[in-house]
Amino acid sequence: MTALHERIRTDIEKKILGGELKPGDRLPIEHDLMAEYGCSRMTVNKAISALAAAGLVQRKRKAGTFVATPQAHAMVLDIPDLADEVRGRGQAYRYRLLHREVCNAAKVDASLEIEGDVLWTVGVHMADGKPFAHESRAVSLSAVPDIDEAVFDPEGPGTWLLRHVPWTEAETRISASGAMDGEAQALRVPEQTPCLTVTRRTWRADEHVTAVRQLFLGGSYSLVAHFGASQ
Amino acid sequence: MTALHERIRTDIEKKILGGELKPGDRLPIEHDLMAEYGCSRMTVNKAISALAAAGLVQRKRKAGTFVATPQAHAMVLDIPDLADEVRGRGQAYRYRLLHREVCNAAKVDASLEIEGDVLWTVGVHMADGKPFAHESRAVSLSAVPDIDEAVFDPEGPGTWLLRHVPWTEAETRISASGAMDGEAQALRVPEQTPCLTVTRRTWRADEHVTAVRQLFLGGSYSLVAHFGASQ
DNA sequence: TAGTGGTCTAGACCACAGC
DNA sequence: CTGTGGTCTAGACCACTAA
Repeated sequence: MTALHERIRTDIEKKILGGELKPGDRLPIEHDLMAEYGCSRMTVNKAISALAAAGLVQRKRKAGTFVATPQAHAMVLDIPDLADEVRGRGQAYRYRLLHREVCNAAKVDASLEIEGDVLWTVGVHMADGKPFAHESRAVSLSAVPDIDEAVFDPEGPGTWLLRHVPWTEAETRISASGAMDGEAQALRVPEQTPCLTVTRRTWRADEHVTAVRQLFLGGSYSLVAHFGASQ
Repeated sequence: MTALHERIRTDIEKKILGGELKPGDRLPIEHDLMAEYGCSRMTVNKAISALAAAGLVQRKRKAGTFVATPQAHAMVLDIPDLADEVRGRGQAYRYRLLHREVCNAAKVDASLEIEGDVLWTVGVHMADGKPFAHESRAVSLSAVPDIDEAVFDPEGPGTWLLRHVPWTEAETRISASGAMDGEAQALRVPEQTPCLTVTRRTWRADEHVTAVRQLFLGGSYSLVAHFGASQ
C-alpha cells in the first residue's frame, strides 16, 4: 500500500496530465479534499505542496490552488562527472595531463574569467584510449590550497575537486565552436571540427573556486536536460 | 520571519555546503534536532525531507540520515522562447517559414523520432533581419489538431505551441555539429560552420506533441544553466 | 530486536490577499 | 472582512533494516 499523500498527489497529477484539469482550473480546497479522502489536512497539504514544488500547480492564499500553465523554461540539466560517466558506459577512463602550472590568472585563457593565483591545467579526457574532450582549467589557490599537492594521473582535476571541495554555486555556459590548433591536435581531429563548448564557473560562499572550459567532440557527446516526471 | 522548517533546512544546508558536514557524515537523528530547535518532530521531518528531495542527504531507516556524495549535479537550464529572448535584447524578431507540409513522420528527419501524421515545418529564426537559428519541427496532428490552421509569419510554431498547448514532459539533447547544405544556406554561413544543436521532444500525458531540431550559430548563441542561490 | 525514519491525526493560530 | 493556504503541535502506530 502506498502512502495516502502519495495517492492524493498522483490522483491529481493524473487529472492534470490527462487533461481533466486544465491550466487555470481551480483545485478543490484542502478542506474538501480532506473530506473526500477522509484524512487530515496535513496529509492533503503534503500532497498538494509536492505538486506545487514540482511546478504543476500554483497556490495562492485566499484564492486557492490552480493548475499552472507549464511554459516553464526551466529544465533540469544533468552534469555528470566525466570519469563516472565513461566508466558507466563500460569504457576505461583516463585523464591525460598536457600542462600544469601555478601562475597568475592573468596568464590563463581570458574566457575563464578568474582572478588571483591559480593552478592552471590543460588536459584531455579519454575513453578507451581515445580522446573525447579537451579541458583547460584554473583552480584558485586561495580557495583550494590543497590542490597543489594533488596528482592528476588516472583522474583529472575535475574529479578531484568534486571529491574534495563542496561548492555552493555554479554557472554553466554551453555553446559550440570549432576546435583550435592545440585543441584539435589534442583531440586528434582536423582544425575547426565542430565541438560542444562548456564553460563552467564554480563558487563556494562567494569565493571563486574554479573555472573550466571543455570542448567535446560534437558527434560523440551530448548533454541532456529533462522536465517532468520521468527522471 | 521565515518558517522554522526553512531555518532548520538552511542551517543544515550551510553546514553541508560549507564543509562542516562532509559526504558520508551522519546527521543528528530527528529526535535530537527536535530538542535542539525546540519543535515537533514533523517540523524537523519537513526540513530534512526537503534536503533529501533535493539530493543533499540520503535517509535510511534504522541507520540515520547521511550527507550524500554529489555525483551527478543537476543544474537548472534556462530555455527561453526565442521570440521573447530576441525582443528582450531590443532586436526585431521574425520567423521565416521555408517549408510546410502535412505528412507522415516517416518522411521527416529521422532524428526527430516522432510517429504518426505530423505537420512538418522548416524555418529560420531571425534577429534584426539576420538569421541566427535553423529549425526543423514535427508537430503531431493527433495531439494538436488545431496546428493545421495556425499561421507562422511573425512568430514560429514553437511560440505558437508554447501559447496554445501545455506540455507536461520534455527532453532536450544538446550537442554540436557542422551546418549541412540546406541549413548552412538558410543561415548564410559556409557549410560545416560549427553550430550548437538542440533537439527537444515534448509530451503531454504520454502523447508525443512535438519534436524539434534547432541549429544555432556557435559564436553567437549560448545556453546558460545555474546552480545555487543566484536566480 | 531495537533504533530510525515514514506516515498520519485532530486540532490550532497566523498571514495574506481577494472579495 | 473572511476564505484560503502556511505553519506548527504533541502525540501515535507502523515499516524497514542495520546491528
